[in-house]
Amino acid sequence: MTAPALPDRQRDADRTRAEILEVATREFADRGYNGARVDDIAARTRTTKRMIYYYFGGKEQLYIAVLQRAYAQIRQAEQTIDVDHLDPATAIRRLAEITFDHHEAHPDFIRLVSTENIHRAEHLSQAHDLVTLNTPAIQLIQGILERGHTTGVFHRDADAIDIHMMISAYCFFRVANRHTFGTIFGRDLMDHSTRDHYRTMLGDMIVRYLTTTNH
Amino acid sequence: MTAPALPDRQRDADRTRAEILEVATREFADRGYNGARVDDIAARTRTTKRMIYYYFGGKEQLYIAVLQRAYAQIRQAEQTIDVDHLDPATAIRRLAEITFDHHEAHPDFIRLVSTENIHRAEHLSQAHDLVTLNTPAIQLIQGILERGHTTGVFHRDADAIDIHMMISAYCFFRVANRHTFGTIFGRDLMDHSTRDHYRTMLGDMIVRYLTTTNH
DNA sequence: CTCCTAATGTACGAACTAGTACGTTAGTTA
DNA sequence: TAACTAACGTACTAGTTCGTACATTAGGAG
Repeated sequence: MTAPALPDRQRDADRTRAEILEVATREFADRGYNGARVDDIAARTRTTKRMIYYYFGGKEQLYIAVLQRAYAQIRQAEQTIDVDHLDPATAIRRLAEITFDHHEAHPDFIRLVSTENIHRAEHLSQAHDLVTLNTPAIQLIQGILERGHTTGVFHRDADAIDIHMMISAYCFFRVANRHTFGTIFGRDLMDHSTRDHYRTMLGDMIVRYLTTTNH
Repeated sequence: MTAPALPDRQRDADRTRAEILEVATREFADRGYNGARVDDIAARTRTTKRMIYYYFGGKEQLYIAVLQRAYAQIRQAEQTIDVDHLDPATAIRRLAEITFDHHEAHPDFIRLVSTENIHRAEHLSQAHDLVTLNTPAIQLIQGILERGHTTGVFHRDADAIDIHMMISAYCFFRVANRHTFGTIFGRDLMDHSTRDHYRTMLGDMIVRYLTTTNH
């Protein structure tokens, strides 16, 4: 345990490390991996470029650390979700809405994921501890689907990961592709006035998919 | 009209220009705007870097030309779609499937769009003639929705652009986020064996959304 | 056949950028 | 309080990368 609430020292490894990570997250999210500048990250910190290499080793390792932290934060948020007290249909709608809100609140994370996909997840696959874990989100969906199936509200088996993909795709696209979509169709998907509309639409989409069969 | 079928000349402006565009598309799609190297593009061409500057003016203008061409090709493909002979539900499913197939067949385009969104569509908005046009895809959906509404198969009004977004989000995510999704959940969304599954799932999702109300 | 210009190639420069060698100091510990 | 080390700063380098000045030639016009 580190000494609690020490009056701000001039030298503080934890603070410096954390500050670099914070600034680097913004820079990488903003400009992508290749667009990000180590010098710019350093300049926005109270410390110097030397410290980036001292603590992280290099640009790539810093980026991996940024990814790791970003995913860890998402996981942590997912842990707190509780929808067991709701009936299956309401529960899955609620979960979709939470995902919707989460994407909206963390555009930086979305941008990092987009960037990482351009790089074919070559860095993410090096963030070892993250890869093996199965996320809490899937467990949650799995539980809801099982309840819905036994209750008979959900008409047939659906796979938890597939439903997660369906929800994520919708939420991710709205944030990630906001700019090209807005440019082409003249409609800002993130406009405040349409937020509720798109949130409801997502819930309807998922619930109707699960509670209905064709014809 | 240019002279038809001239035996390959040593100097051919059109051929050189086209070849640069072709190679540049791959490079930009592969590595993003900042990751792409002008020298690498030139090296993979039968001509030299000088010609890139001669014909396009610079890296950024070349990238804009690449975007412009990519979007134009998509538009052209959309023009050929004909689903008027199908009943509304089948038509919208068919349209979704065509979109699905199209995304799968053009991962380079998807990657360009991802890259462009990281750059907040700053280049796309400079590709003037593309922005103003309303895409044929929206017109198609609009028509299907109207038919479905009058027939009574589609239970309520839905907006064409919204439905387009819903379909695109699903198709786009499957291709664009393939790598991070695969790394985290250990499931390759582009695996051949699950292709039909995901294609059907999309169709079901859209049709059920349009033909059902809640409860 | 000659001339002219669009098209092409070569070689180079200026600016940027990741990374490092080397020197310094704060804060802890004995 | 002396000494030691983790933490930090400065100044530089090597390599890359976009862009261009300058030289050359193919091929059509007259």
